[in-house]
Amino acid sequence: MSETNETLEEVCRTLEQLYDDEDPTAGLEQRRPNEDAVETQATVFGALANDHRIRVLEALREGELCACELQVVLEAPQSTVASHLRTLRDAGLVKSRKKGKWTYYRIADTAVLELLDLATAVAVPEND
Amino acid sequence: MSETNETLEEVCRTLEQLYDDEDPTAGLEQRRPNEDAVETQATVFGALANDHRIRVLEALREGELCACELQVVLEAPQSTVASHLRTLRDAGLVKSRKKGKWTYYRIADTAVLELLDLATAVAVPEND
DNA sequence: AGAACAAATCGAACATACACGATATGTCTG
DNA sequence: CAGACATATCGTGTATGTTCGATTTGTTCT
Repeated sequence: MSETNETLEEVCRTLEQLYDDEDPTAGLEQRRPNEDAVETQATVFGALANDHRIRVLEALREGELCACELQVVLEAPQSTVASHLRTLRDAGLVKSRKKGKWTYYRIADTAVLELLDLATAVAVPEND
Repeated sequence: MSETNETLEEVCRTLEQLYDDEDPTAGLEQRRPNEDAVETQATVFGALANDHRIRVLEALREGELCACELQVVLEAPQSTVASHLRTLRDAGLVKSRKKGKWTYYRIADTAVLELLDLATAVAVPEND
């Protein structure tokens, strides 16, 4: 039940021996992704990688809220909330709409909600 | 075409006036998400929020690779690659398999690939 | 056993991210 | 227009993340 893995090991070794003085990247350079895509992904995931910002997005699931309401949801100072909202907006995760004194925020794309749902589905191992 | 938004504004104002000495959280506490879910999401997104780690995952799309191959893909020192792989494994994004001298890494769950795809779909606004 | 290699861990320098008070900008209301 | 309020921005102390040389651990081969 383990013989199927032998071939892979051989491939790994073979590659190293074949390209001794040549470019050692072998066939691996084809595994390198598009630069712009990586940048977008890193921006998006970076914006999602924060407790407060996740809470904001979850709160916006059921519809838009103004900044002052999000302040209540987060139980955090105004300036803290404002800076998180800016991060989310810069990453394209939320859109804002100004209405008089208030600024209303809403989820920019359903993809954002799908991202949130998928992340909860991942099984994070507990490290003792 | 803009009158539907008036009601929301009124609600916001009404809530503040109603609960003057009471708990000001109004109906907003229902918008607060589950604590454990947020922690999982933050862990997952935190692990995804890095160029090198995204490249690793993209490289693993087509099948498992050993650490030394990933080192070639990333064009980074061994210790750097190793620490990123540890981060990915701790977050549950990849699984590892030891075979003799080598450690092979693979995507832990198809949800990880879906996360990567969804992130590229988000339209990040360019800030001038 | 000892040389050669893969990989994990450690540690310290360096870089980013975050929190949040203070302050500035913009808007409604009397 | 003054005063109250909603937000955005700025500045700075602090926390967290990243890099990577050096070292350690583990495995294979001779």
